Amino acid sequence: MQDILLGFLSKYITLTPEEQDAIFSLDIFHSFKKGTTLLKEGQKTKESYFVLKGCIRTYYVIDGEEKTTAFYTELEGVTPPCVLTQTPSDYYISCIEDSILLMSDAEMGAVVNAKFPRFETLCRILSEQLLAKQQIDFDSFKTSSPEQRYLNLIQKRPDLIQRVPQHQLASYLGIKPQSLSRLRARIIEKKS
Amino acid sequence: MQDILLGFLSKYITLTPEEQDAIFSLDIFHSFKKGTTLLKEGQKTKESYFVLKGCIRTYYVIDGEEKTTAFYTELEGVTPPCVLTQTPSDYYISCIEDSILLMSDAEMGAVVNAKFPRFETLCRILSEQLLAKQQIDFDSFKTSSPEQRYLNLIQKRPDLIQRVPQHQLASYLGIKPQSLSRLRARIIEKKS
DNA sequence: AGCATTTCTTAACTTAAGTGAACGAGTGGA
DNA sequence: TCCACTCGTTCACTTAAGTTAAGAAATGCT
Repeated sequence: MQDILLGFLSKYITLTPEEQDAIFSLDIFHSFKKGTTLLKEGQKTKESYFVLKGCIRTYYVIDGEEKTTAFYTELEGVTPPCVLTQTPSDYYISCIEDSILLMSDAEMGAVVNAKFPRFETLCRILSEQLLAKQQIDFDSFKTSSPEQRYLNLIQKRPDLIQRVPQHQLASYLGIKPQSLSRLRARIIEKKS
Repeated sequence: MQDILLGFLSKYITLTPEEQDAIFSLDIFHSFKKGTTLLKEGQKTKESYFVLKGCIRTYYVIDGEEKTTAFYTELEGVTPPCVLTQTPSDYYISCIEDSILLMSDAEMGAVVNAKFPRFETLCRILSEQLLAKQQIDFDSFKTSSPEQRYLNLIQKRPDLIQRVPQHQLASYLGIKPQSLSRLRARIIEKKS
Protein backbone atom coordinates (compact mmCIF):
# COMPACT_ATOMS: atom_id res chain seq x y z
CA MET A 1 0.00 0.00 0.00
CA GLN A 2 2.81 2.37 0.90
CA ASP A 3 4.20 2.28 -2.64
CA ILE A 4 0.78 3.27 -4.05
CA LEU A 5 0.72 6.30 -1.78
CA LEU A 6 4.30 7.26 -2.60
CA GLY A 7 3.61 6.92 -6.33
CA PHE A 8 0.72 9.32 -5.99
CA LEU A 9 2.62 11.87 -3.89
CA SER A 10 5.61 11.77 -6.23
CA LYS A 11 3.47 13.54 -8.83
CA TYR A 12 3.50 16.62 -6.62
CA ILE A 13 6.56 16.45 -4.43
CA THR A 14 9.56 14.19 -3.86
CA LEU A 15 9.96 12.88 -0.33
CA THR A 16 13.17 12.20 1.53
CA PRO A 17 13.34 8.87 3.41
CA GLU A 18 12.91 10.80 6.65
CA GLU A 19 9.75 12.43 5.38
CA GLN A 20 8.42 9.08 4.24
CA ASP A 21 9.03 7.71 7.72
CA ALA A 22 7.24 10.69 9.24
CA ILE A 23 4.16 9.73 7.28
CA PHE A 24 4.33 5.97 7.69
CA SER A 25 5.05 6.15 11.40
CA LEU A 26 1.40 7.09 11.76
CA ASP A 27 -1.18 4.36 11.78
CA ILE A 28 -3.14 5.50 8.77
CA PHE A 29 -4.05 2.46 6.71
CA HIS A 30 -7.41 0.85 7.36
CA SER A 31 -9.36 -1.94 5.68
CA PHE A 32 -13.16 -2.07 5.41
CA LYS A 33 -15.66 -4.61 4.15
CA LYS A 34 -18.10 -3.83 1.38
CA GLY A 35 -21.16 -2.17 2.84
CA THR A 36 -19.40 -0.66 5.85
CA THR A 37 -20.72 2.76 6.79
CA LEU A 38 -17.83 5.08 7.62
CA LEU A 39 -19.86 8.15 8.54
CA LYS A 40 -23.53 8.69 9.34
CA GLU A 41 -25.72 11.75 9.11
CA GLY A 42 -25.64 13.60 12.42
CA GLN A 43 -22.24 12.21 13.44
CA LYS A 44 -19.24 14.38 14.03
CA THR A 45 -15.87 13.41 12.67
CA LYS A 46 -12.44 14.89 12.12
CA GLU A 47 -11.36 12.28 9.60
CA SER A 48 -10.46 12.72 5.96
CA TYR A 49 -10.62 9.65 3.74
CA PHE A 50 -8.31 8.79 0.89
CA VAL A 51 -8.92 5.67 -1.20
CA LEU A 52 -5.94 3.41 -1.88
CA LYS A 53 -8.04 0.53 -3.10
CA GLY A 54 -11.77 0.05 -3.54
CA CYS A 55 -14.64 2.50 -3.85
CA ILE A 56 -16.63 4.62 -1.43
CA ARG A 57 -19.63 6.86 -1.92
CA THR A 58 -21.19 9.85 -0.21
CA TYR A 59 -24.96 10.15 -0.04
CA TYR A 60 -27.71 12.12 1.61
CA VAL A 61 -31.01 10.70 2.80
CA ILE A 62 -33.72 13.16 1.75
CA ASP A 63 -37.37 12.27 2.35
CA GLY A 64 -36.27 8.71 3.04
CA GLU A 65 -34.49 8.49 -0.29
CA GLU A 66 -30.77 8.06 -0.87
CA LYS A 67 -29.20 10.75 -3.01
CA THR A 68 -25.69 9.75 -4.04
CA THR A 69 -23.52 12.76 -4.76
CA ALA A 70 -20.05 11.33 -5.27
CA PHE A 71 -17.95 8.22 -5.76
CA TYR A 72 -14.31 8.05 -4.78
CA THR A 73 -12.02 5.38 -6.19
CA GLU A 74 -8.28 4.70 -6.24
CA LEU A 75 -6.19 7.81 -5.43
CA GLU A 76 -9.17 10.03 -4.76
CA GLY A 77 -10.03 11.52 -1.40
CA VAL A 78 -12.68 13.41 0.55
CA THR A 79 -12.66 15.70 3.50
CA PRO A 80 -16.29 15.93 4.64
CA PRO A 81 -17.32 19.60 5.00
CA CYS A 82 -18.35 18.86 8.59
CA VAL A 83 -14.67 18.33 9.43
CA LEU A 84 -14.01 22.00 8.64
CA THR A 85 -17.25 23.40 10.02
CA GLN A 86 -17.10 21.31 13.23
CA THR A 87 -20.78 20.46 12.87
CA PRO A 88 -22.63 17.13 12.56
CA SER A 89 -22.39 15.58 9.12
CA ASP A 90 -25.19 16.14 6.62
CA TYR A 91 -24.41 12.97 4.75
CA TYR A 92 -23.32 9.35 4.87
CA ILE A 93 -20.14 7.74 3.59
CA SER A 94 -20.02 4.02 2.93
CA CYS A 95 -17.96 1.41 1.12
CA ILE A 96 -19.26 0.07 -2.17
CA GLU A 97 -16.46 -2.49 -2.29
CA ASP A 98 -13.95 -3.99 0.12
CA SER A 99 -11.63 -1.01 0.48
CA ILE A 100 -8.30 0.08 1.88
CA LEU A 101 -8.39 3.68 3.02
CA LEU A 102 -5.99 6.20 4.39
CA MET A 103 -7.59 8.08 7.24
CA SER A 104 -6.18 11.20 8.82
CA ASP A 105 -7.25 14.21 10.83
CA ALA A 106 -5.95 17.71 11.48
CA GLU A 107 -3.88 16.59 14.48
CA MET A 108 -2.02 14.09 12.37
CA GLY A 109 -1.51 16.84 9.83
CA ALA A 110 0.13 18.92 12.56
CA VAL A 111 2.41 16.06 13.57
CA VAL A 112 3.54 15.49 10.01
CA ASN A 113 3.95 19.22 9.55
CA ALA A 114 6.37 19.37 12.45
CA LYS A 115 8.68 16.77 10.93
CA PHE A 116 8.04 17.73 7.38
CA PRO A 117 7.31 21.44 6.77
CA ARG A 118 6.78 21.06 3.03
CA PHE A 119 3.66 19.11 3.94
CA GLU A 120 1.69 22.35 4.08
CA THR A 121 2.75 23.25 0.56
CA LEU A 122 1.65 19.80 -0.56
CA CYS A 123 -1.74 20.23 1.10
CA ARG A 124 -2.22 23.64 -0.44
CA ILE A 125 -1.40 22.37 -3.90
CA LEU A 126 -3.64 19.33 -3.55
CA SER A 127 -6.53 21.37 -2.30
CA GLU A 128 -6.14 23.96 -5.06
CA GLN A 129 -6.02 21.21 -7.67
CA LEU A 130 -9.06 19.55 -6.17
CA LEU A 131 -10.92 22.84 -6.10
CA ALA A 132 -10.22 23.37 -9.80
CA LYS A 133 -11.22 19.83 -10.67
CA GLN A 134 -14.42 20.12 -8.72
CA GLN A 135 -15.25 23.42 -10.38
CA ILE A 136 -14.92 21.77 -13.77
CA ASP A 137 -17.08 18.83 -12.70
CA PHE A 138 -19.71 21.15 -11.30
CA ASP A 139 -19.77 23.23 -14.47
CA SER A 140 -20.03 20.12 -16.58
CA PHE A 141 -22.96 18.88 -14.50
CA LYS A 142 -24.78 22.20 -14.73
CA THR A 143 -24.34 22.55 -18.47
CA SER A 144 -25.41 18.99 -19.32
CA SER A 145 -28.63 17.02 -19.59
CA PRO A 146 -28.90 13.66 -17.78
CA GLU A 147 -28.25 11.89 -21.09
CA GLN A 148 -25.11 13.94 -21.74
CA ARG A 149 -23.98 13.30 -18.18
CA TYR A 150 -24.35 9.57 -18.68
CA LEU A 151 -22.47 9.62 -21.98
CA ASN A 152 -19.81 11.73 -20.33
CA LEU A 153 -19.52 9.24 -17.47
CA ILE A 154 -19.00 6.39 -19.93
CA GLN A 155 -16.09 8.37 -21.39
CA LYS A 156 -14.50 9.67 -18.20
CA ARG A 157 -15.15 6.95 -15.63
CA PRO A 158 -16.16 3.75 -17.45
CA ASP A 159 -15.14 1.72 -14.40
CA LEU A 160 -17.98 3.23 -12.34
CA ILE A 161 -20.57 1.86 -14.78
CA GLN A 162 -19.25 -1.59 -13.92
CA ARG A 163 -18.64 -1.37 -10.22
CA VAL A 164 -21.59 0.74 -9.04
CA PRO A 165 -25.26 -0.41 -8.80
CA GLN A 166 -27.54 1.24 -11.36
CA HIS A 167 -29.81 2.95 -8.84
CA GLN A 168 -26.82 4.66 -7.23
CA LEU A 169 -25.55 5.73 -10.63
CA ALA A 170 -28.98 7.11 -11.50
CA SER A 171 -29.07 9.15 -8.32
CA TYR A 172 -25.56 10.40 -9.07
CA LEU A 173 -26.75 11.55 -12.51
CA GLY A 174 -29.66 13.37 -10.89
CA ILE A 175 -32.44 11.05 -12.08
CA LYS A 176 -34.49 8.01 -10.98
CA PRO A 177 -33.42 4.42 -11.74
CA GLN A 178 -36.37 4.01 -14.12
CA SER A 179 -35.24 7.05 -16.07
CA LEU A 180 -31.72 5.68 -16.36
CA SER A 181 -33.07 2.41 -17.74
CA ARG A 182 -35.16 4.32 -20.27
CA LEU A 183 -32.30 6.63 -21.15
CA ARG A 184 -30.01 3.69 -21.83
CA ALA A 185 -32.63 2.02 -24.00
CA ARG A 186 -32.95 5.32 -25.91
CA ILE A 187 -29.20 5.50 -26.53
CA ILE A 188 -29.03 1.92 -27.82
CA GLU A 189 -32.02 2.69 -30.03
CA LYS A 190 -30.21 5.72 -31.52
CA LYS A 191 -27.08 3.77 -32.30
CA SER A 192 -28.91 1.24 -34.46
CA MET B 1 -10.95 49.37 -0.50
CA GLN B 2 -8.03 48.31 1.64
CA ASP B 3 -10.16 48.23 4.79
CA ILE B 4 -12.65 45.89 3.09
CA LEU B 5 -9.85 43.48 2.26
CA LEU B 6 -8.36 43.67 5.75
CA GLY B 7 -11.77 43.10 7.30
CA PHE B 8 -12.14 39.94 5.25
CA LEU B 9 -8.66 38.63 6.00
CA SER B 10 -9.03 39.32 9.72
CA LYS B 11 -11.58 36.51 9.86
CA TYR B 12 -8.78 34.06 9.15
CA ILE B 13 -5.54 35.66 10.29
CA THR B 14 -4.35 38.88 11.93
CA LEU B 15 -1.81 40.86 9.94
CA THR B 16 1.05 42.93 11.29
CA PRO B 17 1.48 46.40 9.73
CA GLU B 18 4.51 45.05 7.83
CA GLU B 19 2.46 42.23 6.39
CA GLN B 20 -0.26 44.65 5.39
CA ASP B 21 2.33 46.74 3.59
CA ALA B 22 3.66 43.67 1.82
CA ILE B 23 0.22 43.14 0.34
CA PHE B 24 -0.65 46.73 -0.45
CA SER B 25 2.73 47.51 -1.99
CA LEU B 26 1.51 45.44 -4.92
CA ASP B 27 -0.72 47.09 -7.46
CA ILE B 28 -3.70 44.79 -7.08
CA PHE B 29 -6.84 46.92 -7.14
CA HIS B 30 -8.56 47.35 -10.50
CA SER B 31 -11.83 48.96 -11.57
CA PHE B 32 -13.98 47.71 -14.44
CA LYS B 33 -17.12 48.97 -16.13
CA LYS B 34 -20.27 46.90 -16.31
CA GLY B 35 -20.09 44.58 -19.30
CA THR B 36 -16.30 44.34 -19.39
CA THR B 37 -15.05 40.90 -20.36
CA LEU B 38 -12.14 39.91 -18.13
CA LEU B 39 -11.37 36.55 -19.72
CA LYS B 40 -12.40 34.95 -23.00
CA GLU B 41 -12.65 31.33 -24.04
CA GLY B 42 -9.34 30.23 -25.57
CA GLN B 43 -7.30 32.86 -23.73
CA LYS B 44 -4.59 32.00 -21.29
CA THR B 45 -4.29 33.82 -18.01
CA LYS B 46 -2.50 33.53 -14.70
CA GLU B 47 -4.84 35.85 -12.86
CA SER B 48 -7.12 35.10 -9.95
CA TYR B 49 -10.01 37.48 -9.33
CA PHE B 50 -11.42 38.56 -6.00
CA VAL B 51 -14.45 40.84 -5.83
CA LEU B 52 -14.26 43.83 -3.48
CA LYS B 53 -17.28 45.55 -4.97
CA GLY B 54 -19.66 44.63 -7.76
CA CYS B 55 -20.50 41.34 -9.41
CA ILE B 56 -18.86 39.12 -12.00
CA ARG B 57 -19.99 35.92 -13.68
CA THR B 58 -18.40 32.93 -15.37
CA TYR B 59 -20.06 31.42 -18.41
CA TYR B 60 -19.47 28.94 -21.19
CA VAL B 61 -20.67 29.34 -24.76
CA ILE B 62 -22.03 25.96 -25.86
CA ASP B 63 -23.71 25.65 -29.26
CA GLY B 64 -23.82 29.43 -29.45
CA GLU B 65 -25.63 29.64 -26.14
CA GLU B 66 -24.36 31.20 -22.93
CA LYS B 67 -24.36 28.86 -19.93
CA THR B 68 -23.76 30.81 -16.73
CA THR B 69 -22.19 28.64 -14.05
CA ALA B 70 -21.33 31.06 -11.27
CA PHE B 71 -21.72 34.55 -9.87
CA TYR B 72 -19.17 36.14 -7.58
CA THR B 73 -20.05 39.15 -5.44
CA GLU B 74 -18.45 41.05 -2.54
CA LEU B 75 -15.69 39.04 -0.80
CA GLU B 76 -15.88 36.09 -3.17
CA GLY B 77 -13.14 35.03 -5.53
CA VAL B 78 -12.29 32.74 -8.42
CA THR B 79 -9.16 31.16 -9.72
CA PRO B 80 -10.00 29.90 -13.22
CA PRO B 81 -8.99 26.25 -13.59
CA CYS B 82 -6.90 27.23 -16.63
CA VAL B 83 -4.56 29.10 -14.29
CA LEU B 84 -3.60 25.82 -12.66
CA THR B 85 -3.68 23.66 -15.77
CA GLN B 86 -1.76 26.21 -17.88
CA THR B 87 -4.19 25.66 -20.73
CA PRO B 88 -6.51 28.04 -22.64
CA SER B 89 -9.65 28.93 -20.72
CA ASP B 90 -12.85 27.00 -21.39
CA TYR B 91 -15.03 29.86 -20.25
CA TYR B 92 -15.62 33.59 -20.12
CA ILE B 93 -15.59 35.93 -17.15
CA SER B 94 -17.31 39.27 -17.34
CA CYS B 95 -18.60 42.07 -15.13
CA ILE B 96 -22.33 42.25 -14.49
CA GLU B 97 -21.89 45.57 -12.66
CA ASP B 98 -19.23 48.23 -12.35
CA SER B 99 -16.76 46.37 -10.17
CA ILE B 100 -13.60 46.75 -8.14
CA LEU B 101 -11.50 43.61 -8.22
CA LEU B 102 -8.35 42.37 -6.64
CA MET B 103 -6.25 40.61 -9.25
CA SER B 104 -3.23 38.49 -8.49
CA ASP B 105 -1.14 35.71 -9.96
CA ALA B 106 1.22 33.05 -8.67
CA GLU B 107 4.26 35.35 -8.96
CA MET B 108 2.66 37.90 -6.70
CA GLY B 109 1.85 35.09 -4.34
CA ALA B 110 5.55 34.21 -4.25
CA VAL B 111 6.52 37.84 -3.55
CA VAL B 112 4.06 38.11 -0.68
CA ASN B 113 5.16 34.74 0.59
CA ALA B 114 8.75 35.95 0.84
CA LYS B 115 7.82 38.86 3.11
CA PHE B 116 4.98 37.10 4.80
CA PRO B 117 5.42 33.35 5.27
CA ARG B 118 2.07 32.84 6.96
CA PHE B 119 0.54 33.72 3.60
CA GLU B 120 0.76 30.08 2.53
CA THR B 121 -1.20 28.98 5.59
CA LEU B 122 -3.82 31.58 4.74
CA CYS B 123 -4.04 30.32 1.16
CA ARG B 124 -4.35 26.72 2.30
CA ILE B 125 -7.13 27.56 4.74
CA LEU B 126 -9.01 29.66 2.20
CA SER B 127 -8.77 27.02 -0.45
CA GLU B 128 -9.88 24.26 1.93
CA GLN B 129 -12.84 26.35 3.04
CA LEU B 130 -13.73 27.11 -0.54
CA LEU B 131 -13.50 23.46 -1.46
CA ALA B 132 -15.89 22.52 1.34
CA LYS B 133 -18.30 25.30 0.41
CA GLN B 134 -18.27 24.28 -3.20
CA GLN B 135 -18.88 20.65 -2.32
CA ILE B 136 -21.96 21.66 -0.37
CA ASP B 137 -23.20 23.83 -3.23
CA PHE B 138 -22.62 21.04 -5.73
CA ASP B 139 -24.46 18.53 -3.55
CA SER B 140 -27.33 20.93 -3.08
CA PHE B 141 -27.57 21.44 -6.83
CA LYS B 142 -27.55 17.72 -7.55
CA THR B 143 -30.17 16.86 -4.96
CA SER B 144 -32.61 19.64 -5.95
CA SER B 145 -35.11 20.29 -8.70
CA PRO B 146 -34.95 23.62 -10.58
CA GLU B 147 -37.83 24.89 -8.47
CA GLN B 148 -36.08 23.97 -5.22
CA ARG B 149 -32.90 25.58 -6.50
CA TYR B 150 -34.75 28.80 -7.18
CA LEU B 151 -36.41 28.81 -3.76
CA ASN B 152 -33.04 28.06 -2.23
CA LEU B 153 -31.46 30.95 -4.12
CA ILE B 154 -34.12 33.34 -2.78
CA GLN B 155 -33.14 32.25 0.74
CA LYS B 156 -29.38 32.16 0.37
CA ARG B 157 -28.58 34.90 -2.10
CA PRO B 158 -31.60 37.18 -2.44
CA ASP B 159 -29.37 39.95 -3.77
CA LEU B 160 -28.66 37.96 -6.94
CA ILE B 161 -32.37 37.89 -7.85
CA GLN B 162 -32.21 41.68 -7.91
CA ARG B 163 -28.88 42.35 -9.54
CA VAL B 164 -28.70 39.59 -12.18
CA PRO B 165 -30.74 39.44 -15.44
CA GLN B 166 -33.36 36.67 -15.47
CA HIS B 167 -31.93 34.78 -18.42
CA GLN B 168 -28.56 34.52 -16.68
CA LEU B 169 -30.26 33.35 -13.49
CA ALA B 170 -32.20 30.74 -15.47
CA SER B 171 -29.02 29.43 -17.01
CA TYR B 172 -27.43 29.32 -13.57
CA LEU B 173 -30.37 27.24 -12.30
CA GLY B 174 -29.92 24.86 -15.21
CA ILE B 175 -33.05 25.82 -17.15
CA LYS B 176 -34.25 28.13 -19.99
CA PRO B 177 -35.51 31.66 -19.33
CA GLN B 178 -39.03 30.62 -20.38
CA SER B 179 -39.00 27.86 -17.79
CA LEU B 180 -37.92 30.27 -15.08
CA SER B 181 -40.80 32.60 -15.94
CA ARG B 182 -43.22 29.69 -15.79
CA LEU B 183 -41.70 28.37 -12.59
CA ARG B 184 -42.06 31.74 -10.91
CA ALA B 185 -45.68 32.00 -12.03
CA ARG B 186 -46.25 28.52 -10.58
CA ILE B 187 -44.79 29.51 -7.21
CA ILE B 188 -46.94 32.64 -6.97
CA GLU B 189 -49.96 30.52 -7.91
CA LYS B 190 -49.21 28.09 -5.08
CA LYS B 191 -48.91 30.85 -2.47
CA SER B 192 -52.40 32.18 -3.14
C1' DA C 1 -37.20 61.70 -28.40
C1' DG C 2 -37.15 57.91 -31.47
C1' DC C 3 -35.61 53.57 -32.99
C1' DA C 4 -33.36 49.18 -32.50
C1' DT C 5 -32.16 45.71 -29.38
C1' DT C 6 -32.52 43.09 -25.53
C1' DT C 7 -35.20 41.17 -21.95
C1' DC C 8 -39.16 39.11 -19.97
C1' DT C 9 -43.51 36.90 -20.30
C1' DT C 10 -47.18 34.02 -22.24
C1' DA C 11 -48.97 30.30 -25.05
C1' DA C 12 -49.28 25.89 -27.70
C1' DC C 13 -46.96 21.91 -28.57
C1' DT C 14 -43.01 18.39 -27.99
C1' DT C 15 -39.90 15.77 -25.30
C1' DA C 16 -38.02 13.83 -21.29
C1' DA C 17 -38.16 12.87 -16.46
C1' DG C 18 -41.23 11.53 -12.28
C1' DT C 19 -44.64 8.20 -10.44
C1' DG C 20 -46.87 3.93 -9.41
C1' DA C 21 -47.15 -0.65 -10.53
C1' DA C 22 -45.87 -5.09 -12.21
C1' DC C 23 -42.55 -8.68 -13.47
C1' DG C 24 -38.39 -11.58 -13.87
C1' DA C 25 -33.53 -12.23 -12.37
C1' DG C 26 -30.34 -12.32 -8.97
C1' DT C 27 -28.83 -12.34 -3.85
C1' DG C 28 -28.59 -13.40 0.80
C1' DG C 29 -30.17 -15.56 4.80
C1' DA C 30 -32.77 -19.07 7.55
C1' DT D 1 -33.34 -25.42 -0.69
C1' DC D 2 -36.71 -22.10 -0.32
C1' DC D 3 -38.28 -17.67 0.77
C1' DA D 4 -37.87 -12.81 1.08
C1' DC D 5 -35.72 -8.92 -0.64
C1' DT D 6 -33.23 -6.13 -3.69
C1' DC D 7 -32.36 -4.81 -8.28
C1' DG D 8 -33.12 -3.68 -12.95
C1' DT D 9 -36.46 -3.20 -16.59
C1' DT D 10 -40.81 -2.10 -18.77
C1' DC D 11 -45.35 0.17 -19.16
C1' DA D 12 -49.00 3.66 -18.75
C1' DC D 13 -49.84 7.96 -17.06
C1' DT D 14 -48.54 12.64 -14.97
C1' DT D 15 -45.71 16.57 -14.57
C1' DA D 16 -42.24 19.71 -15.75
C1' DA D 17 -38.84 21.44 -18.85
C1' DG D 18 -37.50 22.37 -23.98
C1' DT D 19 -38.93 24.57 -28.30
C1' DT D 20 -40.93 27.82 -31.28
C1' DA D 21 -43.24 31.88 -31.77
C1' DA D 22 -45.28 36.21 -30.63
C1' DG D 23 -45.84 40.37 -28.19
C1' DA D 24 -45.03 43.77 -24.37
C1' DA D 25 -41.68 46.20 -21.50
C1' DA D 26 -37.30 47.94 -20.59
C1' DT D 27 -32.76 49.50 -22.15
C1' DG D 28 -29.32 51.55 -24.88
C1' DC D 29 -27.77 54.34 -28.46
C1' DT D 30 -27.82 58.26 -31.64
